[in-house]
Amino acid sequence: MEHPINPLELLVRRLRTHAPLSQASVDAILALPCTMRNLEPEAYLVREAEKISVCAILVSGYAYRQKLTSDGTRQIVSLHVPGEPLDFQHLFLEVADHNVQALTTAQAAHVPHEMMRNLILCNSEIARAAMVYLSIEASIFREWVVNVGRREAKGRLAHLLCEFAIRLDTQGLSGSDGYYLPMTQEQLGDALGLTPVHVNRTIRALELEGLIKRDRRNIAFPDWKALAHVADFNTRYLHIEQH
Amino acid sequence: MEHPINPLELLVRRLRTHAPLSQASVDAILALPCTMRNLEPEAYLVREAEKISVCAILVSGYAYRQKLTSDGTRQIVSLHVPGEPLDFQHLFLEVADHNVQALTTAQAAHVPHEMMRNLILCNSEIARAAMVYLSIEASIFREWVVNVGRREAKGRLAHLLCEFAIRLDTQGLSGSDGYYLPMTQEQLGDALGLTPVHVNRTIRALELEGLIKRDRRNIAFPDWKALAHVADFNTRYLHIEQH
DNA sequence: CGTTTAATTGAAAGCAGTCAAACTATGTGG
DNA sequence: CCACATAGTTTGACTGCTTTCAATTAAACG
Repeated sequence: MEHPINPLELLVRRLRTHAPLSQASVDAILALPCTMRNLEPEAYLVREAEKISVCAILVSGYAYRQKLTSDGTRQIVSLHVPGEPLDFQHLFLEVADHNVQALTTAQAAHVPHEMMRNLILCNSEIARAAMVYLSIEASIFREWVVNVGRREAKGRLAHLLCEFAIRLDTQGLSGSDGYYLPMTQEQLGDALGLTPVHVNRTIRALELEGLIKRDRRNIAFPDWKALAHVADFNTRYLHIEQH
Repeated sequence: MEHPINPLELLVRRLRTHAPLSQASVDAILALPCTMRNLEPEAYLVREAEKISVCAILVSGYAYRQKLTSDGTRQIVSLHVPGEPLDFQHLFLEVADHNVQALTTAQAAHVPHEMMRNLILCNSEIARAAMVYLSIEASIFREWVVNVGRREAKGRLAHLLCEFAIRLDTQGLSGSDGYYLPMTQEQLGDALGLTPVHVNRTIRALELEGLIKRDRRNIAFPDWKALAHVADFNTRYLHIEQH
């Protein structure tokens, strides 16, 4: 039973961190037909303005949501770690309002849109879990509005680093002393509403102050408390203790 | 049957713009117990970190969601017009992650949290409508991240003005040539991630360029197309034609 | 190794913030 | 109806965070 596991196990585990699921509900989820897809970095899972036909769950690797402005700038609006459903946001909408891309090489499990939707609508326990998940994602979007709107560069970057740490931890993916952040400084800039140049300066400022340690893209946190303070970071918006 | 109408009629009307509701579902919604509450400007409907017990629907007046940072700055993360449910965001969460306040004098219909939640979970048609609404709100949050993260002051303000116009229109509240924007420049700043001083300069810049006309807080749009262009405004994210 | 991509650094420019003051609108009490 | 108080808007001068532009250094890749 160890290997290979049904990729939908990951989704079950994720949903169960937020809401109770009976064995019957779990079985119903695991019974969904699903196909695996391998993704190169930057591969699109969803394109704005297109209709949706599948519901992807991130199995390995990282992904992000993104929107482009008319003058060609990009804003990353969320990051995703393995186990997270990527398409709940579009499950009940006709047309995609943003893009979803792989950040690294990644694997996604694809479930037919319609089947996922029907399962949610027919099973109130799963419906509840889906709504909790949708609500938490919305909460994270709100926090990002605050982050980009009201924190200066250093706090903004620190906040993203803190959030990513906790998100990884929630999925049981946290290393003992930090993590590999799979983003270029340009991508960080797009997530923070900053230019890559200023991201660079801000990272080194955090490093100089001893708030983070770096080796390539590996980040460690010698003084988490101080970093969280600079970030004005409070986990409440992640609703971790929901269930 | 004209007056007074059940305040929940407003909610029904709102949900029906996004998803179909049978007469049975409508009746179930209208049968919910609800009490009216009058709100002064700035009155809190929800406070961060508190548990939720009621689900409010905005009947008249305006409201907004807001978060405070540790250094006392405020970020408004969304605006709400009459007819919109204010607490779907917290319906499936234990503890509030943000504050909700009245922007003007307002009236809200309060439905017990539990009853609203149960109705949604027991009626898949209503569940669907709620999920569509949640999804659209999430989409708006994403667009706000883009707005604050990637547009400069003029476009940012223009975008807010455009969104508000369409939101009012969706609720059938649009005047023939503009609307009364019930916000101080300080509140606008909090919604845009700008200082009130810069909001002032930006408003007058838009006015000087003939993109808006002003009389007190009444705003008119002599050249909507040009304004929408400056705002990089596209209605897709509002998912208006959903149903 | 050479090539490409990403990270780093410096100097200059610009958008937005800060501070402070004046002005306008609105409302209240005498 | 006017004096005064309050809240909100407007303006100016100055500062500063972030961007822009350009160039250099370092890392990743075949």
